Amino acid sequence: MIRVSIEDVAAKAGVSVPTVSRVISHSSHPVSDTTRQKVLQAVAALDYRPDISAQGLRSSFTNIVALITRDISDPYFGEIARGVTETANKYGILSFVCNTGRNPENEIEYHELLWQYRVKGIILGGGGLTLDSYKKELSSQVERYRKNGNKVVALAPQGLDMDYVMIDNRAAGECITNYLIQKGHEKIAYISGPQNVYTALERLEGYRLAMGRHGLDNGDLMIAYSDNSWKGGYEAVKALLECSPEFTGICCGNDNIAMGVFRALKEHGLTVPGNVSVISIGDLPNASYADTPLTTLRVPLYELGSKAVEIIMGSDTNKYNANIIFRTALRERDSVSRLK
Amino acid sequence: MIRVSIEDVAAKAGVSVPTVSRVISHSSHPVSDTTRQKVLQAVAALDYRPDISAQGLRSSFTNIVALITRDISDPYFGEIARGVTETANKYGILSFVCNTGRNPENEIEYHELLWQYRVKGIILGGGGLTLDSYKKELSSQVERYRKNGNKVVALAPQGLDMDYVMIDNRAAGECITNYLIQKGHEKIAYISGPQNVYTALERLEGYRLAMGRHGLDNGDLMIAYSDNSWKGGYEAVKALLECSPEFTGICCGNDNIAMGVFRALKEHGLTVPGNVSVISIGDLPNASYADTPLTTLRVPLYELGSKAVEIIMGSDTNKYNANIIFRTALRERDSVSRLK
DNA sequence: CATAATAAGGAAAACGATTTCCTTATTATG
DNA sequence: CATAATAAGGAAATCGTTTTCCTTATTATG
Repeated sequence: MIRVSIEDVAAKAGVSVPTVSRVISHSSHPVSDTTRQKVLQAVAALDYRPDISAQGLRSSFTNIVALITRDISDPYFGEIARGVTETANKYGILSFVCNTGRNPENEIEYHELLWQYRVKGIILGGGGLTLDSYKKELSSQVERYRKNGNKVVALAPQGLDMDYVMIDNRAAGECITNYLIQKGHEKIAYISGPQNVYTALERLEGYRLAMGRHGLDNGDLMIAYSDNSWKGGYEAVKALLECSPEFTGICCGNDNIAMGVFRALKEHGLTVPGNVSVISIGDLPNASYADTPLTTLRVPLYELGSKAVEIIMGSDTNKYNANIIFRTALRERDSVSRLK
Repeated sequence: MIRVSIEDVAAKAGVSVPTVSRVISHSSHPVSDTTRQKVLQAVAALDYRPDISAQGLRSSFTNIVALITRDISDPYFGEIARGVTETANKYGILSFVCNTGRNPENEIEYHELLWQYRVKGIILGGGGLTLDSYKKELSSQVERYRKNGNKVVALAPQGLDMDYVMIDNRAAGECITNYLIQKGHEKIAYISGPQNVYTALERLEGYRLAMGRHGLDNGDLMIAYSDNSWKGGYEAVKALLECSPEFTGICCGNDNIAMGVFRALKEHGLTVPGNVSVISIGDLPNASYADTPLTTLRVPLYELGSKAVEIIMGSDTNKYNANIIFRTALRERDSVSRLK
């Protein structure tokens, strides 16, 4: 017998098929303790596991969660994905990781697939759709999920009414900017993520706020955009050095950008933190092993992914009750120095 | 009508349900061209997509491929995962990414889950099982897959008889070592990946071979093991510098190790490539933006993952016909200098 | 031309679970 | 004590496909 089915378990336990189903799926239909024990023993003896396809077909949900991200090979999303997959695994279920590659059309297509696969929950990790297209295209998808009973959780503000798990990105941008200001810096540049990514814009907004509050915003803030990669950070700083090289500090939208910034500064003969202080947001696992150990604001990426799965698995209501803001914490290392 | 089923399509096309099934699942049962067109039009008109659960239940395979890796947040595996997910997506199917976190027990548990989910194909990307435990535990799993008709492809030599897609790791280790030797280095250390990872050992073997062939192996080769991470590379070099600091070149098992090596050397006041030359295997996307642009042997990670999916999707035979060795290519950048 | 082989399609069974509905025994309620 | 409510379990329907089996019309074959 290569596949053991619920029928085999029922036969072995000497009960009917529905009774087995009630035990293993934690149904509300009552089952006596003695019967339950018999079933559980049979399950253990046969090493039975319910067939996901059959379950999905009848109950209209498969025990699968899906994570939508821009790029799985970016450790930033990798950490989130790790939190998602490992937590899903703890629940005994599997997870899809969907890569949009920053292409909004892919995200729409993924939603079609996820619908087709009857996944239980969807985690919107930032597929790359801009706010506007989200509101048009995605909202109908989300509406469909909601009507159908699928659980949708966002890891980034989507401008849509739904459960979310995230950090306060504006506060994060403010925090790292304030830190440089406290250290005596006034000429502070900001290398942001893409202009169509909500998270990036919020962090940038925090920088603007902090600079303004300290009277440092004279309408000539040094801001460059990148694609959240090493390369992007490198190129942004190169460009910045061409036109306005007078900064003493750089705030980076995330750790990847900071790594590229290091490289660009080194090429120009500038040292960190000797000539320029660098700070960023993320605290990826390797931040302390960077060329100069990176001072950065820790974002609990793993925990974000993990919590999102818990929301999907734990809550059986349709109410939007999970709005969780995770705390961040500044990790002071060696990439920032006091000015003068 | 929230979900459109095959019955709706059949009704719209004016044919029977099995006929629709034959068209969409490319059955060998003949269907006339006119009928086929009618069906395809109805499918398009209703935006119909077959239900994966129903398909899986009846046909005993779900259109899902699974990738087993050690750590998805490591860009090395991230690149492979990207190749897998994007290629799967091209085929209109989804993929599971399974993270063992270097814990062999997890890999066994994953195989149970994958069996339960009736996945079509499994890609063994190196879950962290040592060769011995593989031969004992995994071989029975693989045997079960094979009997059942699932397709299994390995990305690393597993010591088992199965399809594989990989690079010649021994040649890779040899290649980078030879390169340093050609550049005049003789005191060359090697920082390897873990001792229970087949790939790592093969690369190390290549180093030993190259050193021996050039009469550089006097039984005192400087070898340290790490866990393939920045941190691991950092700590391995720190340890090496304590006992035998006389090397002028370091070969690294992969790019992550090299990044940690950079950091450790810098802490000791050693420059790259001024005091020490560093070379590695991998060529991750950020290798050219490292502190010193990294000379490294390119491994086509994305292509490895991509090809594995193509094997799963393309071949319907049970024969082990796909044994593909991908080519590598040395990327000369700035981390190696000629000695004297 | 008679007959076998093939093409084209449909009816019904099957996959393995969950769900609905029903029955019987037990407990609560006035 | 009679009756309603609940507990506990089983029979059968169901989910949406694929597969098997069957029928009929058409084409090949000697």
